[in-house]
Amino acid sequence: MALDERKQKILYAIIQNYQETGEPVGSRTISKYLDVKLSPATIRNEMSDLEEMGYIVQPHTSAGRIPTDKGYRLYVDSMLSEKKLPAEPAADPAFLIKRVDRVEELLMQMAKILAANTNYATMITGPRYRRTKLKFIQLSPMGEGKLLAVVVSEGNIVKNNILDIGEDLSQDSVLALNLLLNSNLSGLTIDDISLEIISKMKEEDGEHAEVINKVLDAVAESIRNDDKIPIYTSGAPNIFKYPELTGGDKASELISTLEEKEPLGNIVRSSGEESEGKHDIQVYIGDEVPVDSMKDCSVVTATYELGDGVQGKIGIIGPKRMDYQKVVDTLQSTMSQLDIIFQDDNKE
Amino acid sequence: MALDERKQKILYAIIQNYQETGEPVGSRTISKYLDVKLSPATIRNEMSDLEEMGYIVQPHTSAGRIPTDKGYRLYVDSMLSEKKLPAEPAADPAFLIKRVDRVEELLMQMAKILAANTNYATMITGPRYRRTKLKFIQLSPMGEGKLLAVVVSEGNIVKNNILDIGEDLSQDSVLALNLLLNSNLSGLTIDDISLEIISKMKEEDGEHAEVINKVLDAVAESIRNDDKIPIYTSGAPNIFKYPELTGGDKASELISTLEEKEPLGNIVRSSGEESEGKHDIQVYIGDEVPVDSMKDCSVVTATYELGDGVQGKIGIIGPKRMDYQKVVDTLQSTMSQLDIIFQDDNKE
DNA sequence: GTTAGCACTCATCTTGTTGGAGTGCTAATA
DNA sequence: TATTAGCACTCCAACAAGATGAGTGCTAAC
Repeated sequence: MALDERKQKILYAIIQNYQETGEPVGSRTISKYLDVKLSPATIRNEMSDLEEMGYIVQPHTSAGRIPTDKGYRLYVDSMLSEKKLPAEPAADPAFLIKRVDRVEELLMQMAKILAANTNYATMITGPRYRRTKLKFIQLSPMGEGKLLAVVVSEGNIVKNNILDIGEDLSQDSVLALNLLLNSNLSGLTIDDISLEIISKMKEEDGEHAEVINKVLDAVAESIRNDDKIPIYTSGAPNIFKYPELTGGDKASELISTLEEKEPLGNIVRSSGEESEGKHDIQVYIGDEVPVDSMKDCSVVTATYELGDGVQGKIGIIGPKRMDYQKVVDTLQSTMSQLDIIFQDDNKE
Repeated sequence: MALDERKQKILYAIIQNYQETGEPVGSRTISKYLDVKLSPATIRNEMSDLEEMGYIVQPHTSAGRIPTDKGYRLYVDSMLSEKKLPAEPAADPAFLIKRVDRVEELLMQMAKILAANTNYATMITGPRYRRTKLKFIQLSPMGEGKLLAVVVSEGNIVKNNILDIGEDLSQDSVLALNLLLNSNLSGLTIDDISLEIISKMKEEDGEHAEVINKVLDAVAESIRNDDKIPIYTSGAPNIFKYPELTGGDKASELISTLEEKEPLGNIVRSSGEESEGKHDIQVYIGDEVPVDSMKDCSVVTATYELGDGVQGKIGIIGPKRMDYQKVVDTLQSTMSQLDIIFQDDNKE
């Protein structure tokens, strides 16, 4: 059976209606809703066909119809293929983001704003740095046998490590070590730091081999932490606005997942590798969501980029009947904003 | 009317029973529960008295009784006054905390463990540093007109600030500035840094007055941020285990409060100033909780200390029928653990 | 002072009834 | 041939009317 234009129109009408009300929608409703004049009976026939094709179902006999995952998929795909111009980063009044120093704070704020604007839950990963180069290391004595190692890597990511070295080094030794480390290591990635370089350094300053080891550990930890990317969430309580997500223990499960955050890593990973389009918007519907407790949800993700291949994901989590159009638009405009902010940041 | 020992025993029996079941408890139940043999009828008379005195109420005629805030208050007070020996920091197997560098991560982990152990929600504030002294400042050139300022204050709190100074300073200038700043500022609190010292520094190095200003701003921001103490929460989904907290919109409100975190500041503030006892355990019951959306909850707080007056709060948030005994014990033992960890940290 | 007995209350559960929304089918219509 | 009106049918949701039972307060006996 073919999906002619009329059937498609009816399907979309059902989806949009269900989006608004959350109730199964019947033939009379659609009849009034459509621009073309068709009687409920005709609609019924078409709906019967749509059901047979698997785009809609009845929760029970004599109820209206609701869209299936397949129905949503069709709708979303056709929506995404109408590639609208990328929604110029309008002067959204809600978007007055104060300049914050730390990228992470900016991202968390972003998640909050998105949650407030969309009425769905949001997640956002910290930036993921791969093949990051070391910019420089700065050691400072702290007294009490402690040494502060500040590791700065490409993209101006700063990490602090307090090292316990058991002895207090002289000011001069620290200076010498600083010099030694920086002249040997700066510009290298984690993979570049070979055993050869390490032994060379230890040769040059045999006295502090132990300290060098500890510093290297700190460096490694600072650069190679791309497997535990932090995930932040916001707007979790928004799910209470959608009864289909809160029945039974669902609310509890969902909130737990959002609090634990680890399971959300699946979403990041599943879409992780193939980022091609500008912001690489991806939509997961129902069973497609790679998180067990979210099979009643849909998730829309987008990728942001800080430049130099450093990137992360933003995700919007809502019921399957979420307003995909609005979510995609909002996400796209947000991404543009982010791009501008990060550009400015790099330019300065 | 006097509250004789028998009445008290009955009250406590009601509280404990209600704790376990969450259902109003009747006279027959108590009759079986008590060690002394009393008939339900006798219990009923006593319960009638207890109700008149305001320690218990009936949700409706012909239901059992449940404790009032006043009832809980009596119970908790008597419990706390039986000052048990402070529960030696038992080798709790769940307490294998990995050494983490950053205090905040440790605290968040602690919140998580506490939530898992108690089955209530937990909150924890980051440490609050007052009259903190500056330990040292470390400036490093980052290129592109940027300067990295690492500010280390008492308690080994490290803050990074990236300053935009618009020009690249020479290595020597940076060294000179470092020396100038540290010799003039280290050991001082925010209040100690007078205009006199500032102008003296600018005099000594007139060339970089602008940079000095920016560094001082960064220092000020790093030290004087005691008004926006971060608050972390964990175990929010635990509230779903207590039906009395999840009826109607209550779950949504509570979860929102726990996510927003700001309202929780009230709890910190209300108990903030008078920390006297060892860990200063405080119990807020129902209406006593200074957060609007938590009038159906009880909150138990304790104070931890990192030494030198640097301290923060841990709070357990549960239903009014929470197991106060267990919570207080757990909290006390946790605090002892924390003390040990921080002591070790300082000793090393 | 304590207890047994009893009438009474009231939330909860069960069962039956009804109303209405929505469907599928058939026959009439354009 | 596609559309529509009409009608019987289904089934959920809401309501009402008992039935159940846990628990109480009161009174009278111990």
